[in-house]
Amino acid sequence: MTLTQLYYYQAVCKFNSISRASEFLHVSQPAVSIAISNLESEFGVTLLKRDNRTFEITDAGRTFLSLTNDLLANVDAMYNRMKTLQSNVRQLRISVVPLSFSQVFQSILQQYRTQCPNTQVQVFECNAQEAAQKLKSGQVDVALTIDYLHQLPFVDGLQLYKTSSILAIGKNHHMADLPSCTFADLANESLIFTKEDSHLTTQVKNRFQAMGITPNVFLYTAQSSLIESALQNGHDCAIISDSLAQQLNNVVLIPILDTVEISHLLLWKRAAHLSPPISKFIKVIRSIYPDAVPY
Amino acid sequence: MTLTQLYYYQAVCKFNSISRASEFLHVSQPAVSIAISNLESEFGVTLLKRDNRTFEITDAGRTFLSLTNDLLANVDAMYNRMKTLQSNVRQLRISVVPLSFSQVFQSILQQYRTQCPNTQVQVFECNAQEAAQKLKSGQVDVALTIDYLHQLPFVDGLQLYKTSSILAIGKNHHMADLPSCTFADLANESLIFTKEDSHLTTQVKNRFQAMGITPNVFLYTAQSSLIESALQNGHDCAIISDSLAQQLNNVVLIPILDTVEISHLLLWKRAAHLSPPISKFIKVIRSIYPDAVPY
DNA sequence: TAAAAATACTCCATAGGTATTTTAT
DNA sequence: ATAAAATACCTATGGAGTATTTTTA
Repeated sequence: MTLTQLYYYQAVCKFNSISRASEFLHVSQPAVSIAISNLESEFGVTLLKRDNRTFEITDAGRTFLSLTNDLLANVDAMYNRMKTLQSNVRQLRISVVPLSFSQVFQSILQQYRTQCPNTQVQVFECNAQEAAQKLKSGQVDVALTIDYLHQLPFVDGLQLYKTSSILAIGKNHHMADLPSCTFADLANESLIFTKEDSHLTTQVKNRFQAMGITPNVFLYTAQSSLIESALQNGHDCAIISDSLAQQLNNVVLIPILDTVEISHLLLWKRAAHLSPPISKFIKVIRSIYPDAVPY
Repeated sequence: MTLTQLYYYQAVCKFNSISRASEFLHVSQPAVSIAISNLESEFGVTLLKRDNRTFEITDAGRTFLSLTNDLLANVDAMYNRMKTLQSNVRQLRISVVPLSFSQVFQSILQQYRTQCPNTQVQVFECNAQEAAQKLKSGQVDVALTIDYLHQLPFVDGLQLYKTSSILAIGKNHHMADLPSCTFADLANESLIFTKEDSHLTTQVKNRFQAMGITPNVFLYTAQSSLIESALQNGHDCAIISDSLAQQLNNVVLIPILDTVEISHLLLWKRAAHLSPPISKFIKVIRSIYPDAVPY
């Protein structure tokens, strides 16, 4: 018997469905199915009377459920009790994708520090892959990152908002008067990409490639000021995220119709019980992004 | 947090020693060491104030111990409660090494059946390797087997008794008057081995090999009656276990001074909680072999 | 026919192993 | 010097994945 099996069993009983439970638990349906049958074979009892299509809880199953509920409540209490005993030097290690969160991150940090003055915060600037790595290996506790289309089975998260690619050009650029454009229109332009916001760059390049276009990239940079000054000559144009675009002065922003979208996420390692600094951080983020949805 | 970690922590506190606990738990010292430090890092608490050589339990550790004791008591109660709900068709699958237990196995079985008339017993005749395999894969619940010098980290067991190799010969054999012999004396004899009692055979052959002797083996058999009749001609001699020797009629038994010993064991898969048929079977065996020691 | 659970397999994270190092007695 | 715990590294198992099959509403 493992606690995981009990959590699974509890969920199955709650939802009266293995599939629904597996969704709730963010694991695959067979994982739950197997966990239940392992419990049954360990105890030599049929918990759920099944017929491959649906099931009904048995008397033994009901008894086991009540024992499970008690035990897991006990476990819960244990975690809560231990939280109060944690050493007063708590820490939270945050990974942040460069540029993407720059405008809001300071205020996030400030709010968190106000609410948790005793927690020592450490920030790491990491791209999405590095963030995933560090989350997995426990080097960071939470990650403000972007969705780079990889399966991350070991995390839970919130989708905070999405950004789109947008075209930023100087006021005297020949496209400055257009109401909108498409990637096709940019085939022959001299382009600037945000190097560090690498997933957007990759996505946009994939778009070009799909259209058989080899983009003419003049500059990859991580510095918004460099983009800003480069655009002033009216010759180049930058494909950047709209959130980054907000930070640029003296540029014209033109929507791209066949735009590329990037999800901005808060991720943390999946666990039955989150440490107080982590759950507090999630709470702060939720208050800032009330529309955030589970990832 | 896992239940295993809690069991380990409980043992460490009970013995005030990681090493002692690891012995008690039948796991290696680092396994326990790591389990404790994983608990500590999960809860962000120091449970044991350590200095690489010894440790002292902290206040948080004491609290955690009491929580652990409560939780594990709860787990215990859960197992006990579930035992009462098990389907009334219980089963016990036993693996028995051929020959070795033949004389006592019937009485073991009879005693067990008397005490557990509702348990359906299934017996498999397996050699030591097969028995280990089947225990591991859960194909049998307990194994009456012999120690064949392999590490079996996943089992617990009892050492019931030891048998020695002994020489069995016909009454008119030229060695029939000797008070004892050595393996060296048997270098040129025509030998009979119990094929199925393969570990004894292997051990004895190893002895011969170590002495640079190539034994002259006339017969490998699993049937004691065949050995018995073969010995009557006074030409051959059998190197068998003394327990098997008890079953032979009309033979002379001569001790071998540099004898080979075989431990006879009862093994079961290591688990925090044993099923009722298994623990009952162990109890029966214990009553039959009161001097049995933990394996 | 569709939806739910079971099954078959593949893979990887991790618990546990051995060997070694560190440290305090 | 010794004994205990920590550390490093390796192996193997089992949990969780995907893909597929089975089953019944």
